Amino acid sequence: MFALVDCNSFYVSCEQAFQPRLAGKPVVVLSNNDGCIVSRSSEAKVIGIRMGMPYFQAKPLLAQHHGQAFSSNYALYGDMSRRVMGHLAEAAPEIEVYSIDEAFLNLTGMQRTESLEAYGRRLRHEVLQYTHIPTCIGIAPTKTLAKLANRVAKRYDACNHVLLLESAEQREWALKQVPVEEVWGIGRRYALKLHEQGITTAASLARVSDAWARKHLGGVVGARIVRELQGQSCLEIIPQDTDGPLARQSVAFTRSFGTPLAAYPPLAGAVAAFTSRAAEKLRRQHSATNMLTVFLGKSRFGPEPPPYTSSVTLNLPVATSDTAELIRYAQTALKKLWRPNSHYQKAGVVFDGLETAGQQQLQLFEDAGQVELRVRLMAELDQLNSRYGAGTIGFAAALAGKEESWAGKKNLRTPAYTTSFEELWRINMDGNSFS
DNA sequence: TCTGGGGTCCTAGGACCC
DNA sequence: TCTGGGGTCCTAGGACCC
Repeated sequence: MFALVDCNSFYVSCEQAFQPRLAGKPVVVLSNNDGCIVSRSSEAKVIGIRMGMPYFQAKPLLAQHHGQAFSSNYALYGDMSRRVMGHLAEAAPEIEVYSIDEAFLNLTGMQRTESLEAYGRRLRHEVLQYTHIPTCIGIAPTKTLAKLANRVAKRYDACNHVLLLESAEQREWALKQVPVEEVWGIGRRYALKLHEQGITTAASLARVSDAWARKHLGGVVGARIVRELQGQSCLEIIPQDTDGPLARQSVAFTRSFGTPLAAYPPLAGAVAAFTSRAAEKLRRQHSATNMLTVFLGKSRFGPEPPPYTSSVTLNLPVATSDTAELIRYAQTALKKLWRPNSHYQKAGVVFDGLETAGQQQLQLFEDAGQVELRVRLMAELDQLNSRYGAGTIGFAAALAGKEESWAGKKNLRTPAYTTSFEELWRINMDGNSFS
C-alpha cells in the first residue's frame, strides 16, 4: 500500500504558520516577479481567485475581501518542506519526496500495529503539531490511486483529511467522484480528447482498453495510468539519498525581466548572471555539463507573433562546471540568438548531459594545474556566497544592466524566518503581540 | 503599466552504419 | 524490369507534473 501526503496550500500555509493573524483570510502567494498566483488559501479560492491568475487581476478581488498577497519566499518554503519531509521519513519505512509539498510513502507491513486509517490520522496530527502545516493523506494500493484518494480527501469534509481505499467498493466509489482531468497524468490535451470520447470520470477511464490507452494517451504512459486506476501497481517508490540535494538530469535558471529588453548589453548581463546561478546549482549537486542551451522569450501577450521562444544549444568539448567557461559559451550562444528590434521578456540557461564532476577527461594540451586552480576558485566563490548571501561575489559580466533593466520585482516578501540570522522571527517582549 | 519557474519521460524521425 | 533492411544513436518536440 502507498500513501500520498500532500500539504494544503503549501506556500500560503508556510506564511500562516508564522503569522497566525492570517488564519481564515484570503491569502495568496505570488510567482517570481510578483507575476501571478501560485498558492491560495481556501478563502482565496472561494472569492474566485484562480490558480495562475495574473496578480493585477486578483488585486481588486483581494482588496475587496481584505485579503493579502506575498511574494514567494523559497528559502522559507524549502526549509519548512525539509521539516515536514523529515518527520514523514521517520514515520514510514520508505519515502519518495515527490515535490516541495508532496511525498509518497511505502506502507508495506505497516498494518501490523494499527489500521492504515488510524496511522494516516496520527501522521497528519503529528505533522500539524510539529510544523503547523496542514496536510491531506490518501492511502491506496497504487500511487495513482493514492493521488486520487488524496484529491477526494481534500474535497469532502466527511473524509476529515484522510481517505483509505482498500476494498473494490471503496475504489469504485472514489473513481466516480473524480473528473478525468484530475487524474494524475491526464493534462489538458488528453482531457479534451477523453471528453470527446465521452470519458469524463476516472471511473470511465479505468474501463478503457489497454490498446486504446496506448494509442491515444502517449503510449506506455497512458497504459500505465489505466492499470494503476484498476488497482494494478506499475509505479514503485523512488527513494533518494537524504543527505545532499537530489541529483537532477538537467539544471536550469530562467527568469522574466523587470522590463522587456531589446539592447544587447543588458541581455548579455542577464544571461551571464543566470549562467552563474545555474552553474552554482550544478556544483551543488557535484555535476558538470557537456550541453548548454540559452533561450530568449518574448511576451505571449504582446503584439509580436509566435514563436515566443528561440534557443541555441551548444555541445561542449569537455564537461565543465566552471562559471567563467560557461559564461563564455553562453555568450557565444546568445550572439547567435539575438536579433535587433526584438523585445525580449525572459531568458534562460539550461544545462543537460550532466556528468559527475571530476570524471571529465582533460582536454588535449590543457594544464592540469590550471584546472585544479579553477576548481578551487569556484569552491571559494560558492562558500562566500553561501555564507554571506547569494550574489556577494561574482563575475563582472553578470552585472551589466541589472538594476536598471532585468532584475525582477519581489516587493511583498516576508522574512526568511528560519534560515537567515538577519531575518529571524522577532518576538516583541514589551507587548503581547508578535512583530 | 502588470501574465512563473523547474523539472521528467516518451515518441517520432533523421542520420548513420553495416 | 530491377533500387534492402535493421539497429542504434541523437534531437526536437509534445505532454505531463508541481
